[in-house]
Amino acid sequence: MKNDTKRTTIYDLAARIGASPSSVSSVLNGTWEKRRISKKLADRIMELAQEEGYTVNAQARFLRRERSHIVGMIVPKYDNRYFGDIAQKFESIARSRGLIPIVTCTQRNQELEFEAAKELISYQAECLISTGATDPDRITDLCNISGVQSINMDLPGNKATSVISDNYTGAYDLTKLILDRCEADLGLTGPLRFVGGRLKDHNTAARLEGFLCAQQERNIVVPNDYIMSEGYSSDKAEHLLAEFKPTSPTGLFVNSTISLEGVVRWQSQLAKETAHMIRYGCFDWDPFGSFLPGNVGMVEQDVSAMLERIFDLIGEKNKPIEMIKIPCKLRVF
Amino acid sequence: MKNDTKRTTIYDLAARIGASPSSVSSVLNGTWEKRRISKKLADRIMELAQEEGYTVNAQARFLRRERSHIVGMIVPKYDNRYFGDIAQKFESIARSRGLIPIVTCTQRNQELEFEAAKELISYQAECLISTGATDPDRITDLCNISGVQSINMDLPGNKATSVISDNYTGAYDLTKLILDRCEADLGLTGPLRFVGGRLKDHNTAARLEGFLCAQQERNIVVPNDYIMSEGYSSDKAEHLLAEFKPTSPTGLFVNSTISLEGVVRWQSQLAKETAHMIRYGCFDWDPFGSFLPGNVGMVEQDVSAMLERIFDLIGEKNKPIEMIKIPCKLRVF
DNA sequence: TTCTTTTGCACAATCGATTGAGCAATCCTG
DNA sequence: CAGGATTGCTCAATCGATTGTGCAAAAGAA
Repeated sequence: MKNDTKRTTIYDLAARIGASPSSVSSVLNGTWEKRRISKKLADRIMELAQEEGYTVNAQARFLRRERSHIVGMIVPKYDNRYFGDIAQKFESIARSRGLIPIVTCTQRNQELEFEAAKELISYQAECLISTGATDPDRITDLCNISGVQSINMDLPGNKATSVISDNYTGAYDLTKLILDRCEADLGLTGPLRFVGGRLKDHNTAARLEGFLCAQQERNIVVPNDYIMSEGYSSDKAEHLLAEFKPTSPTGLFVNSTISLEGVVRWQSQLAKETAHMIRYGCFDWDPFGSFLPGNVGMVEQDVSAMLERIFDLIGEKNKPIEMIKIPCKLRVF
Repeated sequence: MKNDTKRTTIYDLAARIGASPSSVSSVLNGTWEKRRISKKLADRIMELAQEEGYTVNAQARFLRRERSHIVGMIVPKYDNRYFGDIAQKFESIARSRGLIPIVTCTQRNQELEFEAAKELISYQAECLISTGATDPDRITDLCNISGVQSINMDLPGNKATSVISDNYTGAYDLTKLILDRCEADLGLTGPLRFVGGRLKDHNTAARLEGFLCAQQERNIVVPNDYIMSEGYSSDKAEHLLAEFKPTSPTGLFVNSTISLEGVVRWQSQLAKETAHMIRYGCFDWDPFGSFLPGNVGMVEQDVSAMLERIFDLIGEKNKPIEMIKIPCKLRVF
């Protein structure tokens, strides 16, 4: 209907109404009463804006305004329940608090992660949440130099406050559950195998510790080759397991739903009798998890609680760097 | 390190170097050779910018530039594999084409959907992809009035080109698969039940058509109460099924992974003998789907192919409105 | 009526980057 | 060495909205 090339501006509206751009602006952004614009003029402007399909130019608005109210988040992926939930709830909570969320995923690519962080800073984000970042401290450095608040989620960093799951306790509880079920169902008293993740990464290390501790308490010694952590990908887990041919009851601690995909693929290749002798639990929850044969329980990370803590931190500058651990929920099948 | 309150601008850099803001600008945006800035000055500026952690103010840049290169997308949710994949691949393809993706999820909330579209337009997005939108035409109207290109994905609209799955054929193929497997495994020749979705929505209607057609070809008559479509939620599916107590072999066509969650919950409540007499297939793919007992196959929508088509359309204005159907892949378990 | 308030609006600077135009200084050519 | 070409940079307008300031006109007070 309008000129296709240019969008309607407050100047266009002002000219058509015979008012000044400042009046139009204040009417459209809701400050007209404070600026003592008459209701009559305000109504005329609103009506015309509606007619013309006016939308504010966010670039111009944010340029002029002191605050952007933008909160940025980077996540590695959207394609599993955990990160999907994080992104979705982040947007929802941000909006409910009057903030503008911008989320971008970085494909577990370190360079992209950094570029995405730069991009969010260039949007004038007031706070940047790095979720599952491979190098959170580098991003924090970038934020600091620009005066942008930085918070880590899921994977902790050293240079900014981090809100993460209590991986140790979650893993400890899950391990005990798997042990109990292995004993009840299969007469197996351990040790369990640990599948997936990276030992260098904080979460895997903490989970491994809980895993080992729960077994130590029962005087179970875990051989070194029972720790099969060479990455998160499902293929990696599948191939590592492929070399291990189970002949007796087996218990597995699976470190993520991604690795779990590899585990169930491996399991489905086994002979039926063998497959029946397998019990496992998984750190991370998926709605179909409870229907997978052999799965005795999953650890659900409390995404809502983590995000609430994070949003309470937003705007709180000059606080000491902390590592905040949020308890997980054990889902028993 | 810098003044915490204000970010470094090209004016700051210019003052420190003793050059003009325009020189600094052209060096930082890569047009310095065209503008005949000496390499010496360019190097000094680059170095200082690095030191100061300069990041361009995207608001100022986009305000001045004629094009934003932003492509916006709205999706209902991130919490299932299909939409997660869409968002993730959308971002990836956009970046590979030199565009800036901004995705936001609208929680299947019609008002939020509209507000989010407005927001993306206000960011000066050049194109807006509405995925699974409840009211795509309303968004297209909004886009048209602002001269923004509009494309629908997944769910079609009437006022803009839509790229969707070939739901009919996908459902037809899946139905035949379920029928074959019901006959082979259970001696059941049909009819099948249709679970989940909304009859008013285009995709459900097309899938139902394929579902019915495949059975008609085998002279199977589907009673009306076999069509259990009263929404996508898993609870809905579970409750609808709860009223039906299977006593003989049963075959189900499940209309989405969301509904599938309800189906498996229902199935798991049944007596073992009864549960074993159930076979189903699902429209939409999930990595754990093939391990669910009774699941004979899933339809995977070809997200990459859909997005490639969409990106080929971006920038192509004045094309006639089309409905482009992309074949699905049948995954047989 | 006159003076003070209040009402209703407009002016103009500003945010930070981009970009067409222009101007010295230097280089080249014959 | 004059005249033109090239090099290397600066100036200033501009994008669209926001906001402190100011000024008539209308309303109220005395």
